[in-house]
Amino acid sequence: MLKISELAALTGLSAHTIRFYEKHGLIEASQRSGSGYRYYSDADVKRAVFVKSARNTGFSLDDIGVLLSIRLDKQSHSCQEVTDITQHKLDEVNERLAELQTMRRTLERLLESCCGGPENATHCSIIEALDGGAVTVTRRAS
Amino acid sequence: MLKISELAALTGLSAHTIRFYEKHGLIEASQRSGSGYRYYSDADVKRAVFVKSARNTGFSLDDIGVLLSIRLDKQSHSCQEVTDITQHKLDEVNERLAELQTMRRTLERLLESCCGGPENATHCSIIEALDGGAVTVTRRAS
DNA sequence: GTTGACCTTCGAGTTAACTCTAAGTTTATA
DNA sequence: TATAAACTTAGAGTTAACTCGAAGGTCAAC
Repeated sequence: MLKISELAALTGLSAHTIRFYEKHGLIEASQRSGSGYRYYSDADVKRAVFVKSARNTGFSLDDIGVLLSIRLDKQSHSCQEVTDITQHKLDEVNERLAELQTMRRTLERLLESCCGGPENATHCSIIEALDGGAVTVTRRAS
Repeated sequence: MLKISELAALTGLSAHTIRFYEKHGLIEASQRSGSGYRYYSDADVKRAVFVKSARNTGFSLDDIGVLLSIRLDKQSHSCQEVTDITQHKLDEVNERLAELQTMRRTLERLLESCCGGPENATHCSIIEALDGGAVTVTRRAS
């Protein structure tokens, strides 16, 4: 059984974040000492690792809640439920990637166009480009 | 001179957002009617277009504040100041892109590994992969 | 037996950029 | 003239995921 700081060291989450996740139903300590200290079993640790992996993969805390409920009762859920969530997240990631790639192209072009020197900015081509409204990117809807 | 809804239509910003930007010193109405209605001159419109372009390009409102102060007094600022801001933003965008690309790769691999069918999730390879903690991505510092 | 590290809860604060509401005024239209 | 659309301000609410602080209890070591 691990104490919270040990679980923190193991997962890379902070103790604060572990308690925060607990409040949101993502992680739990199956035991408490008489004085209230949290103690984490092997199963608790695995669950925490799952949460951390899912977080690293980009899933929201809400997504993770759903994934955990599937993980807890695999018999009652299909693979398709899992791939649906995963595909949806991939779609979001791709959408955001497209936006950021457009921004990158724009920023690179701006940098190429400007001398970047110590001259004063009277004819700075970056300022001019932004003035012209030439830039057209759409921000994410979510 | 345009009214706020006309400026909104022209820039694609909402009237709410225009007032919000005004509160933050990014946009201003150089005139007010006796009853307090905002009226935007050509110069005001250009400034609003600048703000919108910069926003589309990914600059934060704080960045835009700095860019506007340069734009307002180009003589006292160098091109380098402008490219510094732009380069910094490009660095941020690239960093976020790298994170998202890692997420994308992970999500794609997860999807490839799972049947996605109506079978129950007892042996779902996505759940298993997340359980294994196999996924390793670092979230952004900012 | 005391010091210091670690633990507890509860609740507030942070960040960024909006977004909305309410209550009231002004203007344009039919 | 009546009504609807558009405008005003001030301030609160939203979102996501933490992050921090205060006030105090617990535990291990020396």
